[in-house]
Amino acid sequence: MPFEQLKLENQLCHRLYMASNSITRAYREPLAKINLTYPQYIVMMALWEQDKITIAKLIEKTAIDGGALTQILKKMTEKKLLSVVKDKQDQRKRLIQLSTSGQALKLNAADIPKQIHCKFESIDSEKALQLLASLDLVIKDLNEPTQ
Amino acid sequence: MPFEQLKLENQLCHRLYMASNSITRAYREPLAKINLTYPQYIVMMALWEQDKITIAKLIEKTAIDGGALTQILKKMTEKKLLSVVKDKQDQRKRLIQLSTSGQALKLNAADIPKQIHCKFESIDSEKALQLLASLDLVIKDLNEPTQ
DNA sequence: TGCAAATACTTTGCACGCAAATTAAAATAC
DNA sequence: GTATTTTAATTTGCGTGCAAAGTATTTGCA
Repeated sequence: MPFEQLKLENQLCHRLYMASNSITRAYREPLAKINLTYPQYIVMMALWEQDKITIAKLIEKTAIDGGALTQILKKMTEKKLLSVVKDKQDQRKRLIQLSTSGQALKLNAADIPKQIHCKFESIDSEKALQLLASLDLVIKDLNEPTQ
Repeated sequence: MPFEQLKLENQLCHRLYMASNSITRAYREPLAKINLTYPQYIVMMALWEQDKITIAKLIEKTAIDGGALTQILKKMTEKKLLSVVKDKQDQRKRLIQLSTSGQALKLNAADIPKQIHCKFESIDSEKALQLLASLDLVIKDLNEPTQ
C-alpha cells in the first residue's frame, strides 16, 4: 500500500480545506445583512476588541495576508467603516481607526456568533475546546520555519 | 459580557480559517516542484483514485466549487495532465480522463504526504484521527440545509 | 553626516471560491 | 410530439490569498 496516503479521505488537509470553505459559506448570508465579507468581519472583530492599531498589529491578530489586507481596508474605507491614517511618530506605520458607524455596527453583529453556533449541532463545548486546541497545534506546527 | 463571543481568540471559525490557509501555504513549495497548486493536487488525488469520472462526481469527491473547477480543469488540460471529453451516453456530462503523464505524476507526488506529515510534530495519530472526526462533524453540521 | 540595511506597507499578477446568470442537453409533462 | 422542467456544466464578476517586486521611512553604523 505505497499510495495509501494519497487517498483523499485519509487527508486531514483536505478536511481542513472543506471545513474552512463551509465556514465562509455559512457566514455569507448573515454577514450580507450587514454588508461584510468574512475577512472584513474578522477585521471588524479585531478592531472592536482594540481600536487605533497599526496594520502590522492587525495582521498579527487576524492572520490576514498583508497584501490582501491593504485591499480589504481600502474597501472598508469606501464603506465608511474606518479610516487609515499615518502614524505621526513613525510615518511608515498606518493606524486604523473605526468610524462611529464602524463602532455602531458591533450591535448589529452581536447575534451573528449565535446564528453560526446553533448550526453546530454535533459539537458540544467540550469537543469545541478540544478542536480549538488541536487547530492551534496544527497552526503552530505549520508556521514553524522549515526544519 | 454581552460581546464575549465576538472575540477573535474564542472563535473556532477563525482558527479553521487560519489552519486552512497554513495548509495551503505549506503545500505550496512541494507542489511547485511538480507544477501543481493545492486545488489542482486535490483533483489529481481524486483522479488517481478513480479515473474517467464525470465533473459532478469530481465535485462530490473534491468539494471544489463547480465554477472554479471548470477553470482548474482548463488549466490542467493546457498542462496536458488530463482531457475533458463528452459522455456519449449523455451529452450534458463530461468525463475527465488522465493522460499518461497525468498518471505518471503519481510517482513524483508519492512522497508529498510524508513531507507535510513530518511537519505535524505536535499531532500524534490518535489526535489526528480525533481531529479528522471532529472536522467531519463540523462539515456535516454546516452543510445541513438551514433549519 | 551620509548611506546601506531594515521596516512598514502597497502594488501586481495569478489562482481560486462563490453566487448568479447562461447555455445546452435530457427527462418529464401534457 | 412539442413545451416545460430538470440536470450538467460554463461564464461572469467580485473578493480574497499569496509570492514577488516596488516605494517610502527609519534605523544603524562607519
